[in-house]
Amino acid sequence: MAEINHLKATESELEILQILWEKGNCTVREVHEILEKSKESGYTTTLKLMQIMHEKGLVARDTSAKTHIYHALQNQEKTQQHLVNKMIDNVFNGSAARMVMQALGNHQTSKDEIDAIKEYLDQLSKK
Amino acid sequence: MAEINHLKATESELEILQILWEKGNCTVREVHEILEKSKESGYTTTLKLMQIMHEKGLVARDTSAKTHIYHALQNQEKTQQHLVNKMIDNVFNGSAARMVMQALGNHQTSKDEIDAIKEYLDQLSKK
DNA sequence: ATTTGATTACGAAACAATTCGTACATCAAT
DNA sequence: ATTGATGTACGAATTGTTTCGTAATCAAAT
Repeated sequence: MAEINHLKATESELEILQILWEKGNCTVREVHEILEKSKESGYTTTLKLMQIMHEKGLVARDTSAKTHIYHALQNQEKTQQHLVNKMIDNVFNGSAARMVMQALGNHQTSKDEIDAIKEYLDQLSKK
Repeated sequence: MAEINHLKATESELEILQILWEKGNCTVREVHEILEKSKESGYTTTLKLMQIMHEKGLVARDTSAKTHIYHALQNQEKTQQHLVNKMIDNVFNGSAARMVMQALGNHQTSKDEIDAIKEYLDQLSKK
């Protein structure tokens, strides 16, 4: 499970956060329909998860209409940063470089992506 | 939790795998003493975890002496690969480049490391 | 007004992970 | 051989996560 600030998101909750980050505002049904593409599960399961996320303070919701509208309260980039740092520490003994190489090695990476990273590295080393 | 081949390691189990990868062979006590540095827990807890890992086939052990000696059965690099790929998919919408930049941006990275990565990228693009 | 369909709320079951108490085994020192 | 220190085995309690059935609510269509 992923810690976000002092909050913790489980794997399932992260999946939902993904969707909320991308879409901005969503009903439970919208989230559920996206989730269903990749995994089987009941509507009330998604609903319950989102309710729990609300209790935990991971999401906010507008309940003024019958159908509630949810959005993420956690910043996507900070969360990503947190998770990546944790992985670097936990799984790569603190070496970002090792992780990067591992990531680029197997994960099919296009030439464009590689070029983008190179450029990014150039900018980094200038500082 | 992390899938390794068809096996799954929980967070706690991963912590132990880390130690076994680094040390090679360990007694429960050795593992426990290292774990204790970063978190509070009882000896029998560590023991139980390692016994479960044995049942799952994550570790092997030599029981010929009174004090059993454990070692990891899963390959460290494959496990790292698997976890990184999962994170790219789950948290960075499949973009390795985005994750790499995020990782290098905040995580203090030395000039040497950056150079090493550049060189690595050059080799990659040649293929 | 009644029915139908979509929604939220709630609780509990099912499952998984973590933690530790206690019993028993082994060995070395007395 | 008794004691003490150190070890494993095992079971069970606790905690956390996921799943879903069922009831209640609401709004639109009949």
